Amino acid sequence: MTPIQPIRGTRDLIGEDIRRHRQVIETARRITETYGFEEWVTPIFEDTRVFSRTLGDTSDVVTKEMYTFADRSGESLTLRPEATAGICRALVSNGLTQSLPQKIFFSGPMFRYERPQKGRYRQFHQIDIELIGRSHPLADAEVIACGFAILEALGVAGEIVLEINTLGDTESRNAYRAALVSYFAAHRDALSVESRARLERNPLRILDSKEPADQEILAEAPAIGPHLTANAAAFYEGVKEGLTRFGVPFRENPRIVRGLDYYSHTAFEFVTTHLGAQGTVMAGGRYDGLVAEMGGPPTPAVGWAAGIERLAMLLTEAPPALRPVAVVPVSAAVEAASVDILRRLRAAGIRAEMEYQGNLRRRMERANRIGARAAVILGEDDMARGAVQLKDLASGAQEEVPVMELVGRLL
RNA sequence: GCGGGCGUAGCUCAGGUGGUAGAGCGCCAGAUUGUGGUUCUGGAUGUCACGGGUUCGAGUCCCGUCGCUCGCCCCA
Repeated sequence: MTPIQPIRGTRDLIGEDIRRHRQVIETARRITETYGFEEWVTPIFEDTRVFSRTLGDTSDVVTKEMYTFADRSGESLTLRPEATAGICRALVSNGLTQSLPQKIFFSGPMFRYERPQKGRYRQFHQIDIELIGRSHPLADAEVIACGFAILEALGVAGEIVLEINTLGDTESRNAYRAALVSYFAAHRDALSVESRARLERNPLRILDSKEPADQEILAEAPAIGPHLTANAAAFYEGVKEGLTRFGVPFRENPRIVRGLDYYSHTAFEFVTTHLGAQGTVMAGGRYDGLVAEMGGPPTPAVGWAAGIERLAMLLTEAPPALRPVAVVPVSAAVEAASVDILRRLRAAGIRAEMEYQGNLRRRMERANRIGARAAVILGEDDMARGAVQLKDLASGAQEEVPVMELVGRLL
């Protein structure tokens, strides 16, 4: 019979893969806690409108990448393609717009129907933080600083660069968009086909085109700076000052834009050159318009998301598996006593295992195979003395230890 | 959605020009019935991704499908 294959773009996390994955999540959980973020868990699927209403009609995520289906009652549901929309829905659903600010840490699976590639899967996983209810530039700086701290704790910050930009407020962005459209329209014939299409739908996106045909035109394209309102310019300065104060190095990149419509002001990406085309490892920005889109009051917010798979790939070495202690009864007569020892070790928080079958040699082999750091060998004569043989499996040294002292020796 | 590369044992891979499948690692057993790792000996690896075609004969050539991978696209 032909074995059933895993769904395209999904993968099993086993062994080293899950240890890397956990390392990312647990590091993020620990660091975000010190920054005052609290973990939320929201449903993996939502009413389709949670995403269609907020992500914008022009985004590819909504138009062709969502896993959308009707449930048995005919309601349209969607497996979440990103975290922020669901978090904002939860904020409104739980009446928490009355209890601001909220600082949220989040991690879990996301789903997008994309062509799989290195670091890109159809079920992928993100860590995400959101700071909702503060419009001060220090909020942006703190959110970015927290992300940077996680990258540092993972030991990958050295190969990653933070790039930031501002999209301005609505007034700034409209003025800038108009300037871009008139500039690109004047060079329309030289633009790539894709970029000509974007000119109608989403002209800002032309800025991060990788088409060689566009590069020359982009080099001379107007920057947003002159179009920023005084407020927007001051806000951007405030964010940069804040980053300096938090000790986060950054580089300004006027080409950073956002594909989703609800962003304003700060946009940023942590980028590495180590992952080929999928080089953005953590990205986010300010989205002051989103909570209102979800039916709540106008509420400022800033956050980021990061791909766990990509971070896991950047970890230079996988965290090692926890090495157990192997309990080895020499004969069936001491099996019950061995289980007592097993229980005693586990109750003390020591990872301990016992093989159920095979002779002594077989069980010692097994102890070695599971990477045990030590073997606790119990024979009938040992039991009579209230002792065990404790063998260090690295050095091979073995000595007799009274059962009462065993836990202390292994902690 | 578009383009390139690749699918042979559990893993990593070898198999000029077509002639019924191999290595290393790992696995199992023994040397060794109260002591693992090292060593030695023996053993099993398999619809050659799947389906069709060409041929006396296909792992090898052709077509299709599926999957993986790299890039494009897209993206927190």
